[in-house]
Amino acid sequence: MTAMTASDAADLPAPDPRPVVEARLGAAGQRYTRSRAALIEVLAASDAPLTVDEIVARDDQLALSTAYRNLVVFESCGVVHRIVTADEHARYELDEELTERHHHHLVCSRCGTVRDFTVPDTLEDELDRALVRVARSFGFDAQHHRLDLVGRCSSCR
Amino acid sequence: MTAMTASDAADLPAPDPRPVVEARLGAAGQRYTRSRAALIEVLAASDAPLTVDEIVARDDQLALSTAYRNLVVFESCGVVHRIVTADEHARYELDEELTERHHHHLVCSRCGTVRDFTVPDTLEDELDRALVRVARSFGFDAQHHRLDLVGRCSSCR
DNA sequence: ATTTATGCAAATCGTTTGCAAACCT
DNA sequence: AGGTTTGCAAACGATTTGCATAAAT
Repeated sequence: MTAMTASDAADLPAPDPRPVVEARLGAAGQRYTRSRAALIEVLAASDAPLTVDEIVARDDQLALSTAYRNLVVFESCGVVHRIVTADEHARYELDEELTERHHHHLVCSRCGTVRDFTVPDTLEDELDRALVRVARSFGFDAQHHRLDLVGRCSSCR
Repeated sequence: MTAMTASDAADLPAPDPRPVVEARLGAAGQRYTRSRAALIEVLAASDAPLTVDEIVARDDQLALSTAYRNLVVFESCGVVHRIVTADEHARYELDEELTERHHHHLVCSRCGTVRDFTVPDTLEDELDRALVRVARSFGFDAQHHRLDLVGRCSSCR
């Protein structure tokens, strides 16, 4: 068994996020505007979670405040997720249902960049079962899990 | 096999963190002052990572800026670890070598509180092996892993 | 005695927000 | 038209830092 990289998974046909995003926005009484489409496009094109700065740098039509505001909207619709790693900048990525790949994060403790990775399904299943038990024993209503590997990325070692 | 709670583990004799802290500070050319001892004491007495506000609330001799500054010192000596979960406040906990229990975090997505939990050693071992492989395949120099279970705590469900 | 740590208050910086103009339906 | 979203600039809040004093060696 070998670890599959996120880029391996990316070779599969990537689903078009648009319809789902539109539906979720609509359900929350929100419109699918040009800025929002642009934001989703930037996130969909990335194979790693991005900071707000990185997002606006990739599309200079996007105002900083608009990006922040729409990321909040997206988060409350479950379209994107905000992740906080080691450095001060929050990062954003599309919901896994939109990308169709459950993954985890390789976090560089020096430069703060994040890369996606996956583990074998068998391990993922075992993990899930163990976490269900843990949640039950704490009276905790589990929503999802996070598995991060923290260390030095290949550029920072 | 059952999940062991952090409080079960706490029933074992808790090691005195003092000598190790002193050694690590010394190695970094830092003194073991009264404020620093107080800070360690607060962290050692807690069974969950604390925010800076929580820390100074538990010992009103501690100035906010001193707490922040010493947490930075401690982090660079590997005495404490800073964790960022869902809310804006960073949380701090003693290094696992000082507490002698490898654990993970139950993170409440509503109130932000964190509780410790452990998983069975067999699962932990399997996880480690998988992560070593992942790291190798990415040319990543792994330092440690994080496993969080995110959801609603029993007070917030 | 010298060097390092502390505490207050001011500065910093990522993020949030008020408000008038632009946009969507 | 009528409510929503946008963009600028100002506000916010957690964290950091300058500097004079206190503590540690």
